[in-house]
Amino acid sequence: MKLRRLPQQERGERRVTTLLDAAAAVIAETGYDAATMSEIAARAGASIGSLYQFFPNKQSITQALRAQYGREFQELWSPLESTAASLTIEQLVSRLIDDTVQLMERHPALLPLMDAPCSTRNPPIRKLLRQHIARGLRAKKPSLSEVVAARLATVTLQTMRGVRELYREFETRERRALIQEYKLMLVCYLTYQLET
Amino acid sequence: MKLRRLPQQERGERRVTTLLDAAAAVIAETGYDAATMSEIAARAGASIGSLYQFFPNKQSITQALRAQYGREFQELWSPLESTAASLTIEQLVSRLIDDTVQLMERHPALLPLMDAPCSTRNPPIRKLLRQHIARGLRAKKPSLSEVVAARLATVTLQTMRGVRELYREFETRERRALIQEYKLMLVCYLTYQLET
DNA sequence: TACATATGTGAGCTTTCGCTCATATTTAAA
DNA sequence: TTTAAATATGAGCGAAAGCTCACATATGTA
Repeated sequence: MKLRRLPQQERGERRVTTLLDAAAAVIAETGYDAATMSEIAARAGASIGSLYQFFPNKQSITQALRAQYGREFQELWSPLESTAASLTIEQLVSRLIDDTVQLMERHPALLPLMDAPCSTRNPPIRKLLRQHIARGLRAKKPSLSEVVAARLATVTLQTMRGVRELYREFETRERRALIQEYKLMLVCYLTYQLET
Repeated sequence: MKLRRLPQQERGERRVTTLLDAAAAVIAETGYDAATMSEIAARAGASIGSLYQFFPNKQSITQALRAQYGREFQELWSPLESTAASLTIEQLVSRLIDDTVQLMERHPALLPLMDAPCSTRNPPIRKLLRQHIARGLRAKKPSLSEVVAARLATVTLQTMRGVRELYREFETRERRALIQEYKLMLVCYLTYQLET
């Protein structure tokens, strides 16, 4: 999380979570670039000085948010590696997409944060997710080479990014229909790739 | 294109194209937000004043570039509506993806420009492309309802956006392999949707 | 050559942003 | 109660961005 100073009192911890919530809200509304530090502080009911007390710069905020979201994905998907073998492809795809949709609705900042700048030390969430998916796929079909599994995972993940973009452009109703189409596409593709 | 003043001499037209080329280069390298007007002018060997002589603001540059790229897509795909019926699904998919790849390589600014802000008067290229794809699909299978065709086109287009993202992350070799996977996925999906 | 118009120039205005710092207040331990 | 550390504050600094404007030069026409 890389805070400038670790909160040492309960008050400090409350501030940090309040600030992160505010940051997520502002980023969700305006995007990363347009989100300003002053607006984040104001939204949290704090002063700019207070914000910089804990976060040394703007990037450190996105790092913290990304780390949090990454952990939540990991919690959802780490069981998948052991259970994927017993799932049908439909179930696997449904699970992947539904979980993504769920996290995106819980964290509207996730979408803009995927495009925000990332230091090389703090790799994007994407890489983590790709690993999980690749392992899930190999659990389902162990004869897949690592290279091929990584490729399938990349395509699968990028397709799920496509789902994300729907949130920019479509309302709930049409979005549901489109999500169904995405599931179908992935099922078609993975069935072809895993069952031959 | 909405220029502040239309170029009236050959000199002016040269300036405009030079400026647009420079803008595309800078945007390709740094992204839209980080691309500055001064850098664009400098890259074109012009002064800032000269830049503002023709382009009233930063957005007008992206509008001009987007319009240009939109026209090129249109040129490539407008014949598709009449010929799609006689193509196999493999051929259609190959055509769509290869054309996209080709334009992306010719115009490296296309990728960052897709995410750049767009006024409501100047709709993103995406909408144009979606229409073309939807018409192509209906040409291939006239029994498709407009709504369903639009949905398939959306999913197809978003998949092609996925291809675009590969350029951020992968080198030529792996990219080629991944593009093949994308084609396969679209073929699987469209075969399922168009032939049943 | 003379004149109007098109194009070119860059110092600098205005605004906004990320961020610092001197200082004030709250908290917890001694 | 005293005291040191933790937390809070916001005026303001420096940098960089978009953009203007008064003026200089180039070009076409008569």
